[in-house]
Amino acid sequence: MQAMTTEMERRFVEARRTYVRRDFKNLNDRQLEAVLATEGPLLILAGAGSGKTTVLIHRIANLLKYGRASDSEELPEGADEAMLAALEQGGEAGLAAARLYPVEPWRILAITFTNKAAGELKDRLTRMLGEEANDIWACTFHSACVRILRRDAERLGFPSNFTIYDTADSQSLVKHILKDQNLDEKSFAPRMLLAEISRAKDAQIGAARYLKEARASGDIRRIRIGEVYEEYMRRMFAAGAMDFDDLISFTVKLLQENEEVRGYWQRRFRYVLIDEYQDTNHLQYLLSSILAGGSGNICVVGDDDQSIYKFRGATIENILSFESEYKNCRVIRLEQNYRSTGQILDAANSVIRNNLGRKGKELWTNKDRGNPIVLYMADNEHEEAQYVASSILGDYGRGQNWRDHAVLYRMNAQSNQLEYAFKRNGIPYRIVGGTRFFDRAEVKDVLAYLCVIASPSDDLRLNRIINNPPRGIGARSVELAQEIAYREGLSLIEVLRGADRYPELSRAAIRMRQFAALLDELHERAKEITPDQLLDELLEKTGYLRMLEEKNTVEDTARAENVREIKTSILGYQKESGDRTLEGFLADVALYTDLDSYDKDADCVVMMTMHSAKGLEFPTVFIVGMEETIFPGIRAIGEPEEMEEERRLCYVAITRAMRQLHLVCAKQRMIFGRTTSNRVSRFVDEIPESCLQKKNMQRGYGYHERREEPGFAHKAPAVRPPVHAPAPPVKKATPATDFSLGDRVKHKAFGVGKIVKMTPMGGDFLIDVEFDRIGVKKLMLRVAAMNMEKL
DNA sequence: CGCACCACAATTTTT
DNA sequence: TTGTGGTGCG
Repeated sequence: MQAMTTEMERRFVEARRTYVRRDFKNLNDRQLEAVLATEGPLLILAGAGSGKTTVLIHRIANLLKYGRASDSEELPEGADEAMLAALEQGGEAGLAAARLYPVEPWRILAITFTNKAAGELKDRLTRMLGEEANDIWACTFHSACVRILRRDAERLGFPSNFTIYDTADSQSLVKHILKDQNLDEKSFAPRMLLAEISRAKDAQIGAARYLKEARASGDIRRIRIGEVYEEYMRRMFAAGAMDFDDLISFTVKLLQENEEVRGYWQRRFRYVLIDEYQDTNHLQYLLSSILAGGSGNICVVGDDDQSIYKFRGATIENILSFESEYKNCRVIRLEQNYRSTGQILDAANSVIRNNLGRKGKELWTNKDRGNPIVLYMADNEHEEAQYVASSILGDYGRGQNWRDHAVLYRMNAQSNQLEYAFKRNGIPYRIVGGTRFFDRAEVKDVLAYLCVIASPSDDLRLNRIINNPPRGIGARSVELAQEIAYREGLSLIEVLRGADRYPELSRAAIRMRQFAALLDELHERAKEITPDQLLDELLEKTGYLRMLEEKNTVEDTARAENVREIKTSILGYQKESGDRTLEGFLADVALYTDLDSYDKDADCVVMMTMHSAKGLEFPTVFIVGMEETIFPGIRAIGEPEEMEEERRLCYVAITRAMRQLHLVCAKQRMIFGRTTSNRVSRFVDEIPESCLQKKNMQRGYGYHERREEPGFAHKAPAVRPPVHAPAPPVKKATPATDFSLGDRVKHKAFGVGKIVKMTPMGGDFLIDVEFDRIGVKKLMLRVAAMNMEKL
């Protein structure tokens, strides 16, 4: 066969690129470029709503189907004119010529931040590529590390079935240590200690070095912290446990220090993709760069403007300095937004423009201008919530779904009034975040049982359950036993087993031995039966469920319900993963969050913090509490860096909205039991006036407006209106109460109905209205009257 | 040992 | 305002 000429080689490469391109017709130019640039380091700056996930999916599809064909000059073996012709023709026949080292799915590592994102990625990949997609590693940093560590944790001295401590576990451990070291929780706040330990781990400073440096500095406080750190690591190690940071830092350590392990993974992964790169910390950066170190094919996707987790150690530097870190890297900006209308994007752009130190990006859209952003000023937090509720009722009446609406706030504490308003108005809602299912005390208790059964040396969890339900082993006895354990170098359960041998335990010794025997028995049973069966046995034999059922209060019934719910979750795991091991379930649970269970399909208004909203979108979004000291939060005021993070948060919140955005503030509000009066958020001022439709706005509260009295905003008692704003007419909250039993009414959202029941309640009435379309609804009359007329 | 009461503090939190 | 954690009593 005649070798191809240079000219033909050029044509071949060109034709091949065109061939591959045909598979991705539905992408825009920038997206396409990002999909085709498979080789070497690549930074994709993906603005909000720019089709980032689509790009990731197609990029992977490209790798699997064509390998590096779209991004290489290399010709396949035996390239000849016939192949070139087939390519140029563009038919099925060209496929063989177009492929260049197609990638095996298991050579692709795609890392996201949430299980939810990972799950979505997997789903979409499976839908597009079929079963083959199952071999792709699409997971979170943490779950990737768990998989790596399960294989080689022994090299670090950990058992391969190490347990994972969540934040609450870590906190509880720190508290124990503080107590043992006679340190005061006031001056050594566990939260602060953990943050410091986390920072040290991120900087790869081990406890020994931390302590050494602290001693050298002579700073007594740092020495104490170092001692806590050291003890923390010691106990974690003894318990065979790792916290979230450890998962990453030990993986990095393992890879850095062990050439064999490093080589194994580097040879395995040819393509590494990292999503939400702006949220990575230093350690995660290291991990990704090591894992991609074999091939050098690292693709990171992120948006510096959406970095909102600095407080968790994320460093925006990672994304800002990617270009200098990887000298030959390519940068692609995705700026076309497919989500929001023009005015919403204008608002987002002009807010974020006020930040310094960004890569610079401007979102644009083909969509029309859309509706202006509604800016509403409520009298107080009560009315704020009612405004949101009424607006949603109106939309619902016009045919929109509840689920098309999201209410975003800065802090969870703001959700209360909204909840009441939704309840009063009969609006179905759902709160994402807050206390999570797996953070509830009763759930943690039961999981602690399972943990101890799985790994008996887990002293921390054993401590949690040793006298729960009460079995006559008091705090003092536990303390004594724990002391003995330290002294003898045993784990707590070993002391319990041989409790007779320690005279100081005299009184509780029998019960201790009984309890240890029970745990040992369950430990043995765990080898024979499935986790769900074990759970049943455990709840029965420990008397835990009985304890809750006997109490019979509302709370305890709910708790018992939650405990039973764990079974659902175990069964779900067994079904999903096909795995029947207790360890597997526990590892999964440790990395599970509530966000994962957020169900898009239920028709409910969604309430959550702006942080939780990242990555989601809704036709209509309400951002409430648009006031200085709330958003931006008080802690950010006067702190330029923090302020920029708040502004990014604002950018994230605004860009969640597809069609309609409401910004709501209140002239005064009660927060943490105090009434305050704040000016309108500076972020509102950063939005062009032309995008805003002001409702109920009153002068004197603007951020930009000069204050007549110095310090007014901080000192003025809530009740006093600003001097130059005439006192607003006092709005009587009492609505027309001329509704009575049997009335035919027309409600803004629920349509026509009849009042079938009226129950006096707290100076108001709870009414049951039988609506023609949707049946009976319970509403508070006073509130309902605002949205309802008599027929 | 367990419960009741009081003081206190209180962003955000993908794992 | 809410939740939590510590103390003191039965």
